[in-house]
Amino acid sequence: MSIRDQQRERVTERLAEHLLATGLTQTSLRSLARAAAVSDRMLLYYFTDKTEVLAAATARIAAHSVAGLATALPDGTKLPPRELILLAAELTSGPEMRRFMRLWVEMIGAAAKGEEPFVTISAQLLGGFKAWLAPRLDVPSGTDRAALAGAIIALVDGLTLVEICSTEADMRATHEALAGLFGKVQK
Amino acid sequence: MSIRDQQRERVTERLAEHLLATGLTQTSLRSLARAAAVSDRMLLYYFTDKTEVLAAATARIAAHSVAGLATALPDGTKLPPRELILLAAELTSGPEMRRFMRLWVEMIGAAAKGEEPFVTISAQLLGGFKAWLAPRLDVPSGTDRAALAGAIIALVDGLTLVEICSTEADMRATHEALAGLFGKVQK
DNA sequence: TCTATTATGTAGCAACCGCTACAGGAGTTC
DNA sequence: GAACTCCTGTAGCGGTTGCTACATAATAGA
Repeated sequence: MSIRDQQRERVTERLAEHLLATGLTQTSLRSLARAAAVSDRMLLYYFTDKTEVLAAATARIAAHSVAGLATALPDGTKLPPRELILLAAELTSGPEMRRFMRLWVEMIGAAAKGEEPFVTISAQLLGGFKAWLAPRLDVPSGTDRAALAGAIIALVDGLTLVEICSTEADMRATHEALAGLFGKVQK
Repeated sequence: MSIRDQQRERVTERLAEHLLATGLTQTSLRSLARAAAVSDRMLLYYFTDKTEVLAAATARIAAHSVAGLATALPDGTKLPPRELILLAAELTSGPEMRRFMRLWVEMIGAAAKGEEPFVTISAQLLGGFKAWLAPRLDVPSGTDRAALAGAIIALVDGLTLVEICSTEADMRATHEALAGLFGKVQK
């Protein structure tokens, strides 16, 4: 592996951590270079342009997070939608996934403006999560699992959106309300 | 009313329409000035700085949209949460509110980065919608209406997020899945 | 009519942006 | 040792950003 490829790898890893920690606030080439402990000149030697830099870093983050999900709920397990919703809500509001969810919301915000690579990455992420969620849904055969997964992801992502505009106490109450909405067993 | 105040009003109205139409893509002072059909120099004569320009325009949008909501579901009407969810989902995915929802998501994305005025405006918007939604919830007394309203808004906003990353066909299916999740009468 | 305030255009500053030309060092191959 | 490729620092270009200094025009009040 050439030095260039090694550096690409190092930089990608560092930037992934940087973005998770700080979000999309400091995404100028010079800031990214500083975060990766290289010069901006070299950043554009390792990657072709800024878009590719961000694409590499966010792809890395995506890979890490779906890997994390796999351990949280292993293959083969199935849960009814209501339980899965509550589990996902709890999971994504935890300290480690929270950073990711927030970043994802920022990425979708950028995607809404048509900014690459976020349009592509956001769509891929949604697809990945849908693919992870769908087979874990315990629903009657014939149900559109992908669509249901989409709805659940909407809810969970929406919680992150609301969290950004809320106090911590409000969010606790919101989670409880959610539990009230979905937790009750049908009588 | 001074000329300055008149122009402030005109510019605010035009920029509100501009932002609804194009999102937060073109928010440089020069672009905004062009959209408002004034010079950038005058934009900073009517307003103190860029933040105040955007604050005025987004506040105007917020005022319009809560007014629109009031007509959609007048005061005094009450619906059970499940029906309200489906109604809200339908309402916000309609052609006229969709522009607003998308813009709101972009604003929350900016708020996530700590950008003013979006932090403030997003929080105010969420508060406004909660205040609109809470009294329309037909729930047992003692329920935390505000929290439940927050959860519902999370779902509805989440749908907009997912929509940004999805095809139109996928979104139709997602809405149907949502109806399946909430529409069934408990047996 | 003189003066003071308000309104508007011209021009440009300093900072930042993504990106690149150029030169030189380091190592490898013949 | 010469030629060559890979790597890296310096320096800067052309563009955009938010914002401002300055001069002038218009209007109002005395």
